[in-house]
Amino acid sequence: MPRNPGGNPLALMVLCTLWERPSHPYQLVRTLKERRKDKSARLNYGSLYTVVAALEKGRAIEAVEVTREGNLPPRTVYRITDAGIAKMNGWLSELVADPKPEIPAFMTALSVLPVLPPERASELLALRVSRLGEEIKALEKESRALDGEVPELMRIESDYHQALLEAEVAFAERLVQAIKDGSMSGMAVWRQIHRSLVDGRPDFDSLAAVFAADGLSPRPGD
Amino acid sequence: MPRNPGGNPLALMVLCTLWERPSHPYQLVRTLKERRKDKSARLNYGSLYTVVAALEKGRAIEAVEVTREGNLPPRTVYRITDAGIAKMNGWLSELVADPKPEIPAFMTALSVLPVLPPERASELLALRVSRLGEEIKALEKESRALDGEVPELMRIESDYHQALLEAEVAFAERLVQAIKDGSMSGMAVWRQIHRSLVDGRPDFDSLAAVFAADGLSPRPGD
DNA sequence: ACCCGACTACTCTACTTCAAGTACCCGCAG
DNA sequence: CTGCGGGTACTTGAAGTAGAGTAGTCGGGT
Repeated sequence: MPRNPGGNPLALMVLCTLWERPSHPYQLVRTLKERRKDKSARLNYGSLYTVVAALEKGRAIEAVEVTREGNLPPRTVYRITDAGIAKMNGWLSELVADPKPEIPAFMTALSVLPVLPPERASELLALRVSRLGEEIKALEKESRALDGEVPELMRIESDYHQALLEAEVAFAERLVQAIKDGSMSGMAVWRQIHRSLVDGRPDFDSLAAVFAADGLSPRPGD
Repeated sequence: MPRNPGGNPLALMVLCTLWERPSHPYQLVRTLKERRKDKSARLNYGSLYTVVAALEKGRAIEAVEVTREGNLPPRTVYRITDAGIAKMNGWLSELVADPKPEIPAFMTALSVLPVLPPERASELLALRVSRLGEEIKALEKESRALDGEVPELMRIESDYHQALLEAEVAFAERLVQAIKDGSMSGMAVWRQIHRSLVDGRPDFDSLAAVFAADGLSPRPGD
């Protein structure tokens, strides 16, 4: 169950969509896709039906009616309950007010970046910069296309996305620069590690020597 | 199995840590915690052992020996294989070069922000700004403490984290401003929706009227 | 008249994650 | 010398996630 909060954000989108009007699950998918909200949460059938079932069990939503057309599977229409509205408000408020740390995969990658040789790292980062640039251009284009059609209010999240992408580009560019001009501290160690690889693996003795030379113990305890 | 790539980033950290030297799983935890890398990937025992088992099954790592002290559970020491090194390089390269979209919960929250009344939204966003400020201050403090002790190379990911937080603050501040001074398009609709709530729910007729007034269909098809 | 591909509306299952639990060891305060 | 707080090292199970699979409808071409 998406135990409020910390559960699947899709559940929040479902609550908010049902807040506007009762729907059956598949209709939720269509509504969200029409509004381009399918990129604002991980949306897939498996999760959707799980989430809807969980919300029903938690009395945040309830079945209104079951209709059926021809021999198609029956469609269960749900509506939000008062408890559901309360949950929606509380959950959303917390998500907005409380920035809890999430860990993007790129951050993990950066934390182990020294396993790549410096030249390769800066090369790959430059590639990333150009790809991010494409994404930003695409977002800007879409934004211009929707301008006047859809009020900004309805695409705050895409502004946010753009802001994040721009910050990413700026960071990656700075990092590439710092690697290339050697202004980052630790560059000597980094280069040395990759100069003394045997078999694609770091040589422990060189590693230790290299760290010692910098007055750094690689593994303080042990 | 962390089917490369798209698997659990923890598996990448494991590979990289074993690249330096063979270890048993618990030792990996200690190493990562000593280096403060436990905030750079979701680290917990359940996932760690799953990930190690999967890597072994995929021949990226292999058991070197099983030691035992007293009656404690046996410790299985693993080392990385050549295939593992290849996988590590490929996976890391892809993570660095290819920015694939991840969806932070806050983005989902923004996508449904209009369900909160504007004043409440800006209030909560202001709270977020101050909390983010605290986080940034904490990061800066830690950064200063480590300065000179640990080279920048070893804390790139925390620089990245800081850059992201700063971008978040900037965005949230802009958004608060745009809500307060009404410069965002759609503000009239937003206010109107919350003025005409019955029972905490939007009134469909008012909703439709409000959208029509702006020349917007709330649900294009249907 | 019937086949094809696209859409509708779920369902199933294999996989992943994580908090909590287990079971042992050791040092040391009372 | 006893118990207990903290560390070691893993295991389990309950829940969540995702993507393929299923089974029907509908309209358009030949």
